[in-house]
Amino acid sequence: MPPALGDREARREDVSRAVWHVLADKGFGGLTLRAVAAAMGVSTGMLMHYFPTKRALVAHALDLLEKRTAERPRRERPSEGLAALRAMLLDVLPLTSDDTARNRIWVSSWDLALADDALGADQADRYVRMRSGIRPHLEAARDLGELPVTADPEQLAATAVAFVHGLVVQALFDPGRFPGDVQIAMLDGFLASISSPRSR
Amino acid sequence: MPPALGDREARREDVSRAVWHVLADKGFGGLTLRAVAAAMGVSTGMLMHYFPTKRALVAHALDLLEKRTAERPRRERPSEGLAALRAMLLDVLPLTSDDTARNRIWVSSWDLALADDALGADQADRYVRMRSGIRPHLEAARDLGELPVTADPEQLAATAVAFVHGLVVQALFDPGRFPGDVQIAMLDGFLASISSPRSR
DNA sequence: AGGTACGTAACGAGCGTTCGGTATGTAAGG
DNA sequence: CCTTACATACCGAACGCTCGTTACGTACCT
Repeated sequence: MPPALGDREARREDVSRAVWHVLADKGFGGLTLRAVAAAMGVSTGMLMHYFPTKRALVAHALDLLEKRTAERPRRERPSEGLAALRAMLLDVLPLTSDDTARNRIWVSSWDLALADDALGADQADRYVRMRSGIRPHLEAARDLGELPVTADPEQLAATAVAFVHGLVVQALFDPGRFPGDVQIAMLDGFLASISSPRSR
Repeated sequence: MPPALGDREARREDVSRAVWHVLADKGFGGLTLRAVAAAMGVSTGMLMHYFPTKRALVAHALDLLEKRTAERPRRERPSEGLAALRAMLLDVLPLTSDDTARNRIWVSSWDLALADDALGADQADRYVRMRSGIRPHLEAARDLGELPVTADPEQLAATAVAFVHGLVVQALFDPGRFPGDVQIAMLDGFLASISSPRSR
């Protein structure tokens, strides 16, 4: 029996955290094994001991980033309808430095993902999961009368994801013009626009 | 007098077109001077004859891409209100292979732009210009009664840009799920949601 | 003793950039 | 009109560097 098998996965997570740090700082163009090793004070040989290739290291870092993001402590989460959707989308926006770093990593990863079929499929899957997490709240909102009965939850989920990620990109490039309160006002404006007249 | 000074700028545009081609195909991670030179059948020395550094070459290619995009022939352009906005946003969406390649380049460039202050400022300026081009149509729409009188054109412009770019990203990663008619339906749904009840 | 967990050093490839050379012009001088 | 002079436009090779990856050595644990 291999000794301390849990430690191995813990070390891989340490490495992934260093990858996140480098990515948020320098982007994928500045992501080198030497930079990752330096960020955690180890050698590149150590990295290769836990990952066979750089590509595997990157893929694991992105997978783990999604997982840890899903598990992270979140703001209070109303359980129903548009209020629940609002809380979900608020958790995506770059309102804290942590969320900003996370979003920088995702936006940066799109360059690689567009050029690498496997990583591109991973990204497409992440969007599928994101829309799937949103759609139930839209269905509930429709049942609660917060949305018109004619609303299409699947299409609206894609629209909400589009809006929030498009806002993320603009906010990352111009944080001075998109402080937290502006982002929140835009989100509330968006939610008000899709909601049914009688619920406004 | 330097001979044929106009030819020099024409050559720089030839180079930029090769840069676009490589970027759309391989992304920034695959953008090398050798790849650009090979794409146009010349040597890397020729590239350095027209651009001092790779960075300058990239910056010029992106600047020219924005300029040529603005000048390109467009679909018929209604001159007023939401119909004009619809035409503008339709021109952004990846509905043709040209538009897809263009959008791939922009999305890919965000990795570099987030890590390079000067390129990031360029990108922020492009967003400012994009919102500025949209806002007048929103003001006209409001004056025409297509939008509520309480609508904030500046915020709505940022919201529209967010929606359309967020949709671009999802469509690039999952073209099968976002064919042209779905993208157009989503855009029309978005425009309907922001328009005033009486104009619907 | 033998496997695990590293560090150190090096390899070959590929990178941006530099350099020297060679055509091809245009311009000036007699 | 020919010659000399010089800038322009490129090519091909090379430089110095950094990259991902490999090989090897060593300390530690069991």
